[in-house]
Amino acid sequence: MPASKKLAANTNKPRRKRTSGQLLYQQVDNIIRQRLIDNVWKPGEALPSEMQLAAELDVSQGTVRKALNDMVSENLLFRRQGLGTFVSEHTERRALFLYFSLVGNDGSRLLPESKILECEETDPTPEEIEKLELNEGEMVVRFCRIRFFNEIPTIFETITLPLEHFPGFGTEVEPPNNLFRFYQSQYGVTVAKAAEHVRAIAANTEEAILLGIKAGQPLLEIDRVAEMLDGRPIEWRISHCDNTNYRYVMERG
Amino acid sequence: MPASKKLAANTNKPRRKRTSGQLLYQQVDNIIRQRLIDNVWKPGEALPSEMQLAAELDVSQGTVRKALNDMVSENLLFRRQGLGTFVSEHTERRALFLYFSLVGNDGSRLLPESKILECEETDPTPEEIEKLELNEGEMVVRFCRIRFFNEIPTIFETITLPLEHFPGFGTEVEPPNNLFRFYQSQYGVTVAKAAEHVRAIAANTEEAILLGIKAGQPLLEIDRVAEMLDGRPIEWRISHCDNTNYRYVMERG
DNA sequence: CAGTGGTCTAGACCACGCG
DNA sequence: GCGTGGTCTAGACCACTGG
Repeated sequence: MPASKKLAANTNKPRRKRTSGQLLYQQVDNIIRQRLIDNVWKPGEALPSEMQLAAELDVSQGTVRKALNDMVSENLLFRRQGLGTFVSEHTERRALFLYFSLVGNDGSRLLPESKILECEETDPTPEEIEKLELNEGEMVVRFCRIRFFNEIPTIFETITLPLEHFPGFGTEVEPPNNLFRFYQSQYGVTVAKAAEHVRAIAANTEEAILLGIKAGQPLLEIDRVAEMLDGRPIEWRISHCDNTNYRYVMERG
Repeated sequence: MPASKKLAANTNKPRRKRTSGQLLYQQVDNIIRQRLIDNVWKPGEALPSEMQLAAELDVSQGTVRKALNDMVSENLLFRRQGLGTFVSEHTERRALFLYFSLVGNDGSRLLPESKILECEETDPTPEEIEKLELNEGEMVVRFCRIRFFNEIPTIFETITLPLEHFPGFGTEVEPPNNLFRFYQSQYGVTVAKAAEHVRAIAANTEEAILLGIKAGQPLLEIDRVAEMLDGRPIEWRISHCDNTNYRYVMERG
């Protein structure tokens, strides 16, 4: 047989085909995404190589590559040339650059220390039901804490979690400063996305005392709902920040 | 010659090669980016097809594709299957979703109307020199305006532009509501990126009068420097927003 | 050194938009 | 029907990492 015009048909391997409008790399993406949700590979661990995945899923390396690269740009995975592809972890760096927007007026980035004030398991308020998309009868864990930059109280925040995903939270173990890493390592819950709503408000008397400022002083309110890998809400947090020495930053475009 | 083991060497076309660590698709990216800066293709116009660019630049279609896709994800270009690749414009949509963060408490997105109060050509303050990276002796255009949602004054903002890029600004033509589109169509200046710094402040008496609120009421301050395609700052804007009915939104992750 | 991801090419086919 | 971008494959080579 002369080597000419090899059409795509009639190869020995019957490759996986597109089904009903689903693109191949999207199918691969979905399969790998589901494995992340199922904790098939734990955060920090390496995935199989592109070639192995391609062989297993009956597609070419290029298709696997596209799916993986898409997930890299979503910060779900990261790659190191010569080493492999890894599942992202909620490290200190990640918390600081991806999920914490306050930066010192001099440009310094620092995660504040935390002190938990109260913590209770309770029935949700209507607002909590809406924000966390809770079902009838589901309970929540609600706690508040103060956060300090260099020993100076700067943020007062209230956090609500669906009890279903966090059994024993706050009673058996003391939650640490970096909560997202704690959710991931202790409860297998990975935060993948968050939507923030920011407003300027006036400090009430309680906040004024806690933060050592005057009542009525402007505070930055950050209202944030965080989502899991599957898109369901997993944490609702309202932070009130004394932004005398800190500001909220973001890049657009 | 039997068709076997065709090595990459010895093709008829002597393709462009990588030079000193610059990847091929980065070279292509830089060339196209420079043409955007030089207005070789105007906003809204179509670029040549991938095949044409590939032929002209002596690379494969795949390499052009990667460069173009990178620029699409930076919002510099957009593509429409079956039609072509186009230069992004500062349309109303773009202004609203890419460069305007205030959203109604009910979720409604709307660009506020504007009314310019003052406008002058003047020497820059030290802060303006720093923010706009001005050279010795460069002058600026500084103006302030009020912005209205449904006739209700909500934002008071001060905007500074380097006069060099905006000759006759505000004296010969009345600047419209959508400034970025105006910069692009009238001055050939495309805003490609912006960095925002957000704080909560208290309204001063002047702002209180202008916005019809009480002095001392918390306002959201958005301090933003916008950059051109080549990365140089082109606009500095400080907006003070009454966020009683509006909030600043962003997605992370 | 072998194995990984990263780049680059070449070519086939698909889906879309328009005449 | 034709030209566009979009998907998918196959394979060569490069650059980095670790043993």
